Amino acid sequence: MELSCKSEYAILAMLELAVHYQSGEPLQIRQIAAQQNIPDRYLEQLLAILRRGGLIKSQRGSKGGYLLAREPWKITLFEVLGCVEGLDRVQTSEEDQPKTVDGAVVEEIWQEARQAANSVLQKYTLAELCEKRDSRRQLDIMYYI
Amino acid sequence: MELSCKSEYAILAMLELAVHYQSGEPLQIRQIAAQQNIPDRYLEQLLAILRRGGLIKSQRGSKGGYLLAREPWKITLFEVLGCVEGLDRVQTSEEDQPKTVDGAVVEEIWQEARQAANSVLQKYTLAELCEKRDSRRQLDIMYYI
DNA sequence: AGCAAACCCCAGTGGAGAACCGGAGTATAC
DNA sequence: GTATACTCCGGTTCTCCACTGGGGTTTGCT
Repeated sequence: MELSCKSEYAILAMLELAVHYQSGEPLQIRQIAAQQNIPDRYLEQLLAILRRGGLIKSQRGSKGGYLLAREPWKITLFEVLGCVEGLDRVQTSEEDQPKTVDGAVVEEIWQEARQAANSVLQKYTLAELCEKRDSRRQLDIMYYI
Repeated sequence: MELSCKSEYAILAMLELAVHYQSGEPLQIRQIAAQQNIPDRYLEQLLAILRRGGLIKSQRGSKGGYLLAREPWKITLFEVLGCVEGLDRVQTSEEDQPKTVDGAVVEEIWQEARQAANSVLQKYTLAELCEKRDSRRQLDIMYYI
């Protein structure tokens, strides 16, 4: 139940892209990595995953970089996590489930719990993350004074 | 977000103990392992963890085995998972959180999601698991006929 | 054309934890 | 006092995470 480093990086990177979304200019790996303190070679792989997942677009060559594929208020945290954390539930036809009755019951409850968490993640978009970030920054400044 | 083998084993073992709770007799590792198809040497370790967590009691020597430490309706799945999955969140006074503002915001939302999942797990007790299991068994029999 | 700046792909490494197995010790009932 | 259980400790194999590195390819600029 712990937030993996990978997922946190992905969300932070998406947040950074969301902030610069209005500019229309692509953001480079280096810039995101520097801003969020993420090892750049690792971030590169995460961005590749996010791109294959259709959440961001890339522009190659000089002056290239990454852009959100959609508006920030149309991308939920659930999508980001689902993309980066193996959403590799490729349903290879009928997978085995010779599970016992007990196993099935446990699985059922587990799914209910997971669903509860997912619905929280589904209600937060990148845009809302930005807002939350900004208002928090204001708070920090207040405390500082 | 996947249910680990370890956790599933722990829940199944606790379920088995809950079923035999009324008898007052201790259940042995072998019996639980055979019933739920769990490697017994591994189950042994899990039961040790659950014992140290105060969820079950053990009786050594011949005719020994394991017993629930409390009534089945007073043990939630949340407790079981929290015990077996590192609930080693020993809050060593003020832990470092030199996190960035962005990291804190992400962490905040993640906690909200985790809390949602936990409250689901908190509302299910072992007794309810037993009931769910039983009614499911009835269903399976109906389908079979 | 040529070069540098960016992304792209693939491969490998070190450490940690999961899921086991095995052996020696210890308490208890009969 | 012996068989039957739990208890403690260690080791093994395997996988995954976080990260690093070495190439390649596309693009903009001059």
